[in-house]
Amino acid sequence: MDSKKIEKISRALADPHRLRILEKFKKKHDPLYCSEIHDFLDLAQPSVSHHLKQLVEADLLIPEKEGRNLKYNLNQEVLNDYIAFLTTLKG
Amino acid sequence: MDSKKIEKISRALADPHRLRILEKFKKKHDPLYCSEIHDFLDLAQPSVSHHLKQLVEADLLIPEKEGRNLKYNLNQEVLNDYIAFLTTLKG
DNA sequence: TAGATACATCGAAATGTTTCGATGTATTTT
DNA sequence: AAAATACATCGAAACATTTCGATGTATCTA
Repeated sequence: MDSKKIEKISRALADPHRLRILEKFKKKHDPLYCSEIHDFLDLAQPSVSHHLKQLVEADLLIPEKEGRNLKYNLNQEVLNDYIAFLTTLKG
Repeated sequence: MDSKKIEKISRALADPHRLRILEKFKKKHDPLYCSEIHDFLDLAQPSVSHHLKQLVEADLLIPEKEGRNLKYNLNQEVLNDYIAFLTTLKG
């Protein structure tokens, strides 16, 4: 995982709303729907869309279209790679 | 480790210069001096000072005064806590 | 096919970050 | 004590991010 990618993931994690989204996956192991995320975040719909875009572009979430709905899964692999990078920092 | 702290650490990691600083610790297990960091970063001195401040405020670096010099150590403990948080995200 | 629903994009305001020259403060050297 | 060295802070310019109303696009329903 290169430096630009680490930077992008870090930036994606540097926001309270986006952290709340990711933490939902801790409790709920299944995919989350865009509308569910809109429900628990106190933000307008375009803002939710913006945050989800950051997470998808950082590859932390994997989007899947389902009719007119959008479903997200946590990308465990990228999270593992990110953790692996941080582990190497320790020397 | 609370959400605000995770956010602050993430933000500290979301910059190429700051990542370069941290990666230096990978190669060099000893502390790094402020002047050394200034030497390998292509930035003016106030900018270096700014970046080091972000890293110290995120508790990723521990500063230690040594006469008129400033020495930094990597805070492995905070890094471990951050990694632990990310690990819990995976469920 | 007309209307409704789900999400994306645009554009602009507000806010935050990065950068550096100028200057300040503490410490060491001469 | 004066000059030099190391780092911090200030202030302002440039740039990026966040936010949301308005509007666009795709899909479903009636």
